[in-house]
Amino acid sequence: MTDKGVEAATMLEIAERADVGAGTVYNYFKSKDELAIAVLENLMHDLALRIEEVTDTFEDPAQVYAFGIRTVLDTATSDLRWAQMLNRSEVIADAMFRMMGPFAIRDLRLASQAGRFEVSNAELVWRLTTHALIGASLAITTGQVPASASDQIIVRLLCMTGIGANAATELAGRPRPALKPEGKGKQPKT
Amino acid sequence: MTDKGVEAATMLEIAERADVGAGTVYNYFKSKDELAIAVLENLMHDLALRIEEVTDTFEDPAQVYAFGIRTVLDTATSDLRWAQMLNRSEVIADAMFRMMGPFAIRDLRLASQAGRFEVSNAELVWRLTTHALIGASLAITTGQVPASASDQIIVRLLCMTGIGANAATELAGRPRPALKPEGKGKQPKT
DNA sequence: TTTCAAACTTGACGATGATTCATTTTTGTT
DNA sequence: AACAAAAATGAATCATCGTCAAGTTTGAAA
Repeated sequence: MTDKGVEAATMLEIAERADVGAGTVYNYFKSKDELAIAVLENLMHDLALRIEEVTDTFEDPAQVYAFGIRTVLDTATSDLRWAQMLNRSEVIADAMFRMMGPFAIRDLRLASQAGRFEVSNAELVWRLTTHALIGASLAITTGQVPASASDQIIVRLLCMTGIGANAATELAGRPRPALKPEGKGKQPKT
Repeated sequence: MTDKGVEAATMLEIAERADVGAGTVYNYFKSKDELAIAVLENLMHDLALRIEEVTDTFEDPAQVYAFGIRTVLDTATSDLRWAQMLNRSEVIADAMFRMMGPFAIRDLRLASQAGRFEVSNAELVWRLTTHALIGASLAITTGQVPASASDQIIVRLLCMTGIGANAATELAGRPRPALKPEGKGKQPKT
């Protein structure tokens, strides 16, 4: 699925690659859709942990949030595995809401308490942000929006936290450390 | 499609309802997907015109924009025809971007020039807003978010225009006139 | 080591539904 | 009235998801 897209990957192909019979997949996933969701949850969860690893040392909770959404955008637009899953926005947005929500919502709340953001309903802001984020990623990978607009995208998403355009621009402009390479995470069982 | 959802409506059913043969539909639309897009474009276009009709008399361009996105949200969550099309978010967001974009982007620019908004890239803000709007509508129709959160949703979407949370709350709170009933619009030819 | 039930695997098959296309029908022009 | 172009038709094709009856493996108890 991450190779050729959810639609293009047939269940038979998937089974063959896994070296199992066509029906075996259905012992683990009720449907093709459920499998796609599991794949997405893995991608999301892994990335959330890798972000957490870096932002651990940040002082400003607003910056933690900003780094998080920026990294999601960058990953979704540069990692081919993500790009292949970007159709079916509603499914991927839902997976992002659930898997990265605990972190993002926590950061939104912390930043609000610190007076950096002005968010009364963090869950709602996060939900809107996931959809906008996926939409933006899709627009970039399909060439409708240049990748160079990433900064502006992040600024606008930060605006949703209630800080003004200026504060958002400053926050988005701060230097960002690099993520550590992938590979430490364990596969969750199914 | 607006009755039972895009997936649930088979091409045969559609053809039967239109009183034509199964193949005839393909003389007008290359594929089921293209038909769905045409349906969406109609819904979008009609609503855009109905909104325009009301906002014609508004003084404040910011209020025009606010009324527009509010009406889209309300329509998407209460009109069953819209609700049925809400899956396939990326397609509906794209249709909204294209069909309502000319109006929305114009209003964003006007409001910016008037010093009400702070938007440098209106097209981008509109694109993010369409995705968030569709996502929010979906969340409401699936019960993940209560319809009573509509106000907050609009406030947050207005925040993306760079005005702060307070100004957004004020703008979203203004009384809204009712749309005129449907039915005046002509069907665009295909 | 043997036995055996539970758990797992298998791949042929059924069902569904989008799309195609050779043929027929309609339309409108000379 | 003749005829070519355009439109309609629906049976047939094709692809793929998901099911299921039958076979295989596993591991614990005897």
